[in-house]
Parts: sequence; C-alpha cells; structure tokens
Amino acid sequence: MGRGKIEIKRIENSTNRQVTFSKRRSGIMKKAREISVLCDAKVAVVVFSSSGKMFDFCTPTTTLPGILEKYQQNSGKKLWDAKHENLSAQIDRIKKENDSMQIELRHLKGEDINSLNAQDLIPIEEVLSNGLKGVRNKQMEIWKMHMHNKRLLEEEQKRLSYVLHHQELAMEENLREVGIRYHQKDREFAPQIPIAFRVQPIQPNLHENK
Amino acid sequence: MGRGKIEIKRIENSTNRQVTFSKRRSGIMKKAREISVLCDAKVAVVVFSSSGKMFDFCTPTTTLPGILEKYQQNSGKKLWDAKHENLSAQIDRIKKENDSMQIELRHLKGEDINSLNAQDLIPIEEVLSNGLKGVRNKQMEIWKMHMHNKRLLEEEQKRLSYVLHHQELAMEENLREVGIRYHQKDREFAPQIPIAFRVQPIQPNLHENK
DNA sequence: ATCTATTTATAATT
DNA sequence: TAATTATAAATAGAT
Repeated sequence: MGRGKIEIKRIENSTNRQVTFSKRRSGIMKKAREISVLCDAKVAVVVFSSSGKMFDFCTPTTTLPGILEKYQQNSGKKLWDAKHENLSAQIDRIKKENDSMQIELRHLKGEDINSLNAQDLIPIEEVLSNGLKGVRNKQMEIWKMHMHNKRLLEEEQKRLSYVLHHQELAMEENLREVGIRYHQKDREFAPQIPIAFRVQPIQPNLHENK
Repeated sequence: MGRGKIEIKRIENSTNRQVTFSKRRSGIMKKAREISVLCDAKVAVVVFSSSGKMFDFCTPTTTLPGILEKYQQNSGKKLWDAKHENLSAQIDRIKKENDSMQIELRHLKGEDINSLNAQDLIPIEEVLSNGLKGVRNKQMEIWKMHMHNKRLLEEEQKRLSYVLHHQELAMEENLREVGIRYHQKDREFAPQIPIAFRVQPIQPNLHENK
C-alpha cells in the first residue's frame, strides 16, 4: 500500500524508519479505535519507538489497568504478581546485603562482639587496624600539607618583611638626602622633591595568612 | 476499504460485528507485528471481543510485563496499586540505607578517603579506635578466661593428684594391714577386702585443656 | 508536511 | 464458515 511494495524487515535508513513509524503508529491507533467502536471491543495498545518514546491507546470505556486486570484473569499469566515477586526478591536480596553490612559495621564498631570467639575477632581487628592506619596516614598527609603551606607562608612573610625593611631604609636615606639638599640649597627647591621619593605607606598583602 | 464505505459506529448486526471483529483483529495484529519489525519498535496489543474472548500480541523481543513496566515508567500512571509503590519505596529506602552503610564501611576500611578533609576524618578515626579498643578488650577478656580456666584445671589436677596420692597411701596401708591380718587369720578372709579399697585408675578430665 | 501511485485491508457477496 | 472481489483505506516514495 504505497508507491512500492516493501519487505517486512527492519528499515535501515533511519529517517525512513522514523517516518514509517510515525505513519504506521497513527494507523494502528486508528484501527484500534475503529475496532473498539465497530465491534464493541476493548483494546489496549502500547507502542515504544526505537528511541524509547511511548504512545498508547486504550478503549475509552475502560482504563489500561482495567484491561490488564482482565488480561491477567484471562491469560492466567501473572502480570504484576510476577512484578511483585520480582520486587520482593529484590528486597530480600538487598535486605540480606544490608544485614550483613550492618553486622560487619556493628562488629567494627565493637558492638555485638560478645558472641564472637577469638577466631572471629582476628579479621575484625585486622580490618580495624588497617583502617586506622589508612586514616592516620591520610591525617598525617593533610597535616604535612598544612605544615608545608605554613612554612611557605612564613617564608613569604620573611621575604616581605625583608623587602619592607629595605624599602624603609631606602626611604629614610632618601629623606635624609633630601633634607640635606633642602638645607644646602634654597627653600624653593623643596616642593620639587620628585613624587617617587615621597613617603608611601607600604602594606604587605597578609591576606593569605588568615 | 471494502465494497462499501462504513460509518465508524457500533455494528448492530451481531454476525457482521463478529466477522468484522475477526478480520480487523487479525489486521491490527499484523500491523503491530509489521511496525515492530520495520521500525524496531516495541508493541503490545491486548484485545477483548465483546463476548470477552481475549487476544494479544507482543513484540517477540520482550514480554508484556516488560512493556508494562516501561509503560509505567513513562506514563507515571500507576498500573499496579499501592502495594507496588510500597515495595518500590521500600526498595528505594533500603538502597539508600545500603549506600550510606557502604560508604561508611569503605571509609572505615580506609577506602575512598582521599576526598575527605581533616574534619571528616576525626569521627572515623574515633570509631575505628573505639572499635579496636572494644575488640582488643574482648580478646583480652577471652585470653583471661583461658588463663583462668587453665589455672582452675591445674588446681584441679593438683587436687586430684593429691587425692590420688593419699588414696594410694591409704591403699598401701590397708593392704599392709590386710596382709598382716591375712597372715594372722585364715586365707578365706582375703577376698572380703571391701570393694572401695581396690585400685581404681583415676583419670582427670583433661578435655578442656586442649 | 502534503501528495499520489500503489499496495493492503476489508465490506459485501458468494 | 471460508473464499472472492470490488472498493476503501493505508502508506511508500516523491515533492
């Protein structure tokens, strides 16, 4: 039913496939509606495109859950009972996992160990002492990094205060020279002290020392 | 599509309705199969005739429960009642619990701690050192009990060997006396030595000393 | 998305 | 009920 006959096999061209999907999907939905009206039938259709988009149709007089309920009764197949069992099994599995983890945790925390014998205690002690070793190594590492940073900061401070000191010395020297010149020559010279030699407050950036 | 055009409304003639149902039903199923093959789609169709007979189609690669599972996820509609939500919620809850326990366990075992800072490490270290303390206390306790049992056994042994020794002495004494009497009186007296004085091997119970 | 040549589905008939 | 056939409907490919 089209310009050409097509084989019923996967359409490889992705665009064509999408277009065909769209057309045929609406076709099926229309047919579903028609049969349900013409023949007084109950119909449910669920379609997923290859990209995962969902489309569904259900006879107006009922709901999908209603249809599925009937499906289950008729087929004898357990639809959501199977699902239930699935979920229950999952819960059991996870709970078991949970319990064993909980026990392990409690044991590690030194709880519920009265029932354990010497044999049981050995691996627990080992895990604990390894864990403690790991944590303390990490702490040491962090501490070392702190100390390293602190040392760097202290060095930077020293350097800054050295620079500061020398700038102050230079300033004093300059001021003295200027004073000498000021006294040696006439007063009119004074206002002409170069701006660069005037006192500027020097503020080392102590920001990172907080 | 037929000898005449028909209105889409309930077919009143029961026979015609049944015939049309049969034809159109197979038509829909065929279309469903075709779109699922052509377009790589997942399709589920459930049809009930007005007389209640059921027919269904499902893409071969999946199952109806599988499709319905996806339907539920996509539509957000609850196909399956509160029970399911309950179970699902339970699973979520347990999984969450599980995850946090897993993380705690891993941290206690010294795994995944590189992302932690000094603040985080403190409680972990505390738990570990408390746990270790607890386990070692327990081990000490077990050891003390062992030693205690050992001492008790040794004392029991001593006591038994003391008793044994005295019984042996008593026996010898008695034998001697009997011997004297035996020689003093006639031979028939000998077999009447009281049973209690006959030599009995004494075996201390060393069972718990292994 | 719209058109249309052609295939397909099916209503009426046998 | 099943097969046939004339026609409506669906749709593949083109625009």
